[in-house]
Order: sequence, then structure tokens, then C-alpha cells
Amino acid sequence: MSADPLSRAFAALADPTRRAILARLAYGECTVGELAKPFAISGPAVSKHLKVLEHAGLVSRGRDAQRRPRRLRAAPIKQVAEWAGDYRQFWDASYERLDAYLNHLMSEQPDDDAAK
Amino acid sequence: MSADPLSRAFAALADPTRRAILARLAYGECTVGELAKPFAISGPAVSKHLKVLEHAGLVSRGRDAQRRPRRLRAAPIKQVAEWAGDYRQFWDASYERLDAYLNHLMSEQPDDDAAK
DNA sequence: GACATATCTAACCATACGGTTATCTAACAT
DNA sequence: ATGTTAGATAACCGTATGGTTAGATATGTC
Repeated sequence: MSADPLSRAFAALADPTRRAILARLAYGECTVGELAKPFAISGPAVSKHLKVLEHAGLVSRGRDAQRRPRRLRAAPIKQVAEWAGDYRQFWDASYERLDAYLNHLMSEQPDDDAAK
Repeated sequence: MSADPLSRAFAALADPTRRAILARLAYGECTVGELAKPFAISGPAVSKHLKVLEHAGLVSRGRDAQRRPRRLRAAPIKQVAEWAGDYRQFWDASYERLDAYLNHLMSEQPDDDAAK
């Protein structure tokens, strides 16, 4: 908790349920109940996921009578994309192949035991 | 553990120490000892961080005598960037304003059909 | 062989996470 | 006033995370 914003965003996104919630919210705001339906988990569990998402700034809360419709806030996703973009030069295929090749050369020897 | 690859990547990236390790590895492979130096944590702690990164496919292990030099593997970062890119349309300011505006419009009318 | 270097494993500890059920609170409906 | 609907909180549980210290395991050097 109380980590830097980027860490909070990454942590919030590290759960498939929460990413599914964001995907749903990309279609438009919706209520906690609507969000909970497709998941085989209880309401409080969804509430907790939403709290994590809100704390990471990925979701905001509106109000409409008893409902508290959630809305997507994509700014932290932009931060994530920018962070990832800094590594673009490392993820092209030619680099990966070179990398694998070098790796192969260096592990000509029987290798690392510790199979446990 | 044993989550899907994207979740593992996000979880691995949700720690500033681990992101710093990746940043260091972007300059070239280096050993556990070299990686540990700038951080005020013990060797085993670094080892654990590296295990998380390896498990997420973000780092690979070479061998050179007693050393086990780590190298950056950026493929999972590409996955992260692609995931984030799906939300590009939501992260500009004009969209946020449009979103708020539409929201306002829809709360003017007691529910009609359509528009969902 | 004896020793130093580099790293991993083991055991432990405190806190966080994801889930549950049960119990509030808030706003509408009759 | 009573109930219904939509969510939030509280208390709890098992497991994971991030850190520690101490001890094992490889490899290279003397």
C-alpha cells in the first residue's frame, strides 16, 4: 500500500478480474452489481477489487440514487504504456534472436544442476 | 502463483526495485552482486526479486564461472504495451471530457431504451 | 586441500491479498 | 413505518510477498 502511482497501477492490473472490470468499463460506466454479475465471486470481493482500482486512479465513482456507477479512468494506463514504451528497442524479434543465440553460446557446458 | 503470463508480468512490474533492476539490465547484462549494490537490501532479497522477474519471463539467466549474469527479456513488456494500447482512445483529455458530457446527458433523461 | 567469491536455499517473520459470510448504511418505494 | 435495493464495512481465513539471517553449493585461485 501507499506505493508510488506506477507501482499501484501495475499492482492493480496484475489481476485478471480487475482487467476484465476495466474492459467492461471501456463500454461505458456501470454499477457494482452489473460488474459483479459475470464473475463468480461475491459482491464484497468486487467491492474490494474496485477499491484497488480506484486507489490506483483507474476507476472513478459517480452517484445516481443508491447506485455508485463506476467509470474508467485511463490516465494511469497511459503511464504504463509510456513506461513500457521505453523498452521498445529491446522487444523486436532480431534482438530476441541475438539474445537467444548469445545465451546458447554461453551455456555450451552441462549446465546448472540444481534441478531440485 | 501460476497466474496467466500477463498477470505475472504486471505483478512483477509492480515493484520499484524490480523495475530498477530492469532499467539496469537495459544497459547490458550484469551479475546478481552488481544488481544488488545500489539497493539497501540483502543478496537473498535481490535473488527473490530476480526469481519473480525470471518467472515472468522478463529476465534470463546466463552462466560465466560462478556468476549467473542476468539479461533483459523484453517480450512480456511488449505484451504489456499492447494491452495498454487497447485503451489509447480513453486516455486523452478530450475523451475524458466527452465521457463526462455524455454522462451528464444520460442522467438528464429518466431511462429510455437503447443507449447502453 | 584450503580458501575466497558468487549465488542459491531454508527457515522464519510481518504484512498484504483475495476470498468468504454476516452486518451495517443509504436511498428509493409503498 | 416497513421493506427493498445497491453498496460498503467488519471480521476472519489461507496463501503470497518482501524482507531477514544462517547455512548450503559451485567455481576459481593459491
